[in-house]
Amino acid sequence: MSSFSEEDAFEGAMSLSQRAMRQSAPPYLDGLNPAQRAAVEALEGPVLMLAGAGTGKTKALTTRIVHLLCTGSARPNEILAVTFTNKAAREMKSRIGGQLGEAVEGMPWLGTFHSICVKLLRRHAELAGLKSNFTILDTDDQIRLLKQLVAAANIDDKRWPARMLAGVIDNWKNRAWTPENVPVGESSAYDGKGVALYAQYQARLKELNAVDFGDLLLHVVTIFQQRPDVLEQYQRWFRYILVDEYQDTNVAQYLWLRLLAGGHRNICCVGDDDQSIYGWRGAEVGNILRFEKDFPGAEVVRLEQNYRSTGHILAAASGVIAANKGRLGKTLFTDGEDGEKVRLIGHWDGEEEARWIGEEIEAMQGGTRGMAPVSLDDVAILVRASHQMRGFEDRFLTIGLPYRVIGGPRFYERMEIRDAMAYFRLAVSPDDDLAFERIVNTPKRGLGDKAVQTIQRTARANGVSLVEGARLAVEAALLKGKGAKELRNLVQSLDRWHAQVRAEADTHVELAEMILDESGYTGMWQADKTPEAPGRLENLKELVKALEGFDNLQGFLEHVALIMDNETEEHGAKVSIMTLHAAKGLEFPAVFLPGWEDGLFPSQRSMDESGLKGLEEERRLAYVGITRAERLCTISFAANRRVYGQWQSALPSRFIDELPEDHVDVLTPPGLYGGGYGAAGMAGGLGVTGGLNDAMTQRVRDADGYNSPGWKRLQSRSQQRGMSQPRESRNVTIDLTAVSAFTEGDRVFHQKFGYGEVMAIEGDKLDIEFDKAGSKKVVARFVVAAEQADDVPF
DNA sequence: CTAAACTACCTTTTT
DNA sequence: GGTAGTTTAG
Repeated sequence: MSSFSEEDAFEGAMSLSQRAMRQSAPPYLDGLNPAQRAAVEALEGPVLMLAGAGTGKTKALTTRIVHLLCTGSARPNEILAVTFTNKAAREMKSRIGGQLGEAVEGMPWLGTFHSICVKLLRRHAELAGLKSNFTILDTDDQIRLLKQLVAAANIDDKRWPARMLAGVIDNWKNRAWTPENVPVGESSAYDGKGVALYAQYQARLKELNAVDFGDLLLHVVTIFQQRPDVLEQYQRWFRYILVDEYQDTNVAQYLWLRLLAGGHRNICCVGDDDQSIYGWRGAEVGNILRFEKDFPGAEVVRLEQNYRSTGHILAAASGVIAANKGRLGKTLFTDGEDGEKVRLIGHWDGEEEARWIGEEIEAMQGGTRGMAPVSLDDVAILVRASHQMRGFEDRFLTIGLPYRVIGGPRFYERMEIRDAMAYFRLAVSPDDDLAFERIVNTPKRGLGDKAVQTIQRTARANGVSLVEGARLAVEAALLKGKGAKELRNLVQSLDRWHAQVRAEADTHVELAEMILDESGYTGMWQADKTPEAPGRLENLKELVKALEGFDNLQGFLEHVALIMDNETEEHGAKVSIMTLHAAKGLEFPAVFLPGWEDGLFPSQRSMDESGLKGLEEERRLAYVGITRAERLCTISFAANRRVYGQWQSALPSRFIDELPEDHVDVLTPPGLYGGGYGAAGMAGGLGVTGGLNDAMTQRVRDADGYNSPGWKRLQSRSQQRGMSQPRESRNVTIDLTAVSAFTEGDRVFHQKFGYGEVMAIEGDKLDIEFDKAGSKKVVARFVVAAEQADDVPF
């Protein structure tokens, strides 16, 4: 058994703690408020740090670590500090480094649950029936594997999709249930075959020497439970445990922590029950609510002084969250000013909402309401569901407002990246069957289901990997025609690449480029004329660039499995568009919260599936949204919205009713929904869900911006800014060059809409008839000549 | 085996 | 309305 390796545990330890020891008076405690200080100084025993939004939680957490080091309570390698995301871990590392005045290389156990579990599991792999070089499968591999098992079990995967099984299994793993431990109550899952398939899946993973994300936790917990000697080793080693975002932990993570803290109980959990928004993926708010029971004698520290938002914003958020039951309870306050009230505005439909927000953002750039001009980087639009983003993208594209979408498919989850990675994986380890299956017919080689089945049969009959199976199949001439030739070619190429990896003849970057080239993979995308193709080639280029940061392909593959970040630094200020979930932990001077309509937010599905619990989680989401705003928070809703192509009318969100009136500025023109305080009036006024009738429509039109003081204010501001006219004055220099670049009839390419033809030119805008997307008005600088789109070099 | 036609679905997402 | 996944025709 690979016992505790002293070298790596001690790495960097000495210099760091020595440096820390020298500071006798702790200046790092100076900038803390009393609560933060209490949380930092309570080193021994269990501590629950209830940290409201914007209360300096990370500061307290990192200072606590600094304090541990400086008091000599622990060496850097004896502190276990767990986060959920790599980003949070990085942030903590750099802040600790900043406070100590040097980089922290010596904290090997500061990381995500998953990355720490990988480390532990590699050391004790054999206790889980694995080899220490096991591979980590992502969701995609997982599904493909399950599909095979489902097919083998003769299950109609129409009625019982593999995805569903994956969900069921994930759920069980989140609860730390091995196949043997799944309770009888669950035996009806997946048509009664869930447990059996789960067991098969685990067996298959073992055969493949692979684990999925859930296994990382599950295996380690299982090892700890079955091997007290191993557990004890780590209980002693990790003298202090710190956990970030405790409200997001699932049962497996909770058990893992409780096991590790079992000896000394020096565990400090930081979290905010009001920001628990991941219940749907296994997080148990109960963990944080139960903390004092789990760890009797725990000290509970509340961080309630908010340093982020103005008084009105804070009050509005507090008002909403107050409607939730079973909270641990916190009262946020600020010493800062009240600032602007939270703004509330209703719109006729989603398009108008997007238009209005676009104009507001443009107005803000010049400075309004006593606010200094705001950079686009300071503005965020937070939506409940990602499909809401498109309306904003379309609108911003046409008015030429730069934006960035945060979230969406991660870099390493994109198809082209995963394909390329599969090639690399095969070059490194030719027995990676999942990788082989992925690329055997990508690019198209004339090797379809049948050919793959033949290969699989041959491989299984001979007890070898798929690549070897393919080789045998070729030799035995089991395939004919184009497929046979192509497969022979592929096998030879794989041999060659593998030999080169081992010989280290070329640099790994050159090798990677060569693989992508020789496999025909880049060629495939170069030949592809869909709008996505150039972007995909761009991504491949980026992937190769990312390789440069590693010593070899193996090292790269090793790291990529767990680090799914896509923090590409783009230059230029942009508005951020993201989901409320993605916004947790972030802050922006100005925040827009559109789509506050019942059914959309709170989401109907959430309420149907989880009832009051679901509603409360949605409410916490509202709380998270509002508390992202530093100075200006604007909530909006639309009376009508196109949902699945169908126009639907909706009532304003019930959360709007919960906003405390004193802290809200209603911009909706009176008369729009029967006057009075927007939401309440509207909900009552509309009665049935039938939506706005014609008379109501007329009132909206009549009211359109001429009577209400609030509306007038907006109107006049718009006029000052020239909002109602086309913005021909903006970006003049850029636009002129851009305009001169095109004439009517030009073929052009647009990143989002694809290829098209310029039909007309008005100032900086082009009327383009897109091949696929129809006719659109687009700002010239978002378009390139069609020829340029073709030769994206690799 | 591939391309076109058809149909069922439609939160939130990290590792 | 749009896409992903599947069926059907070439």
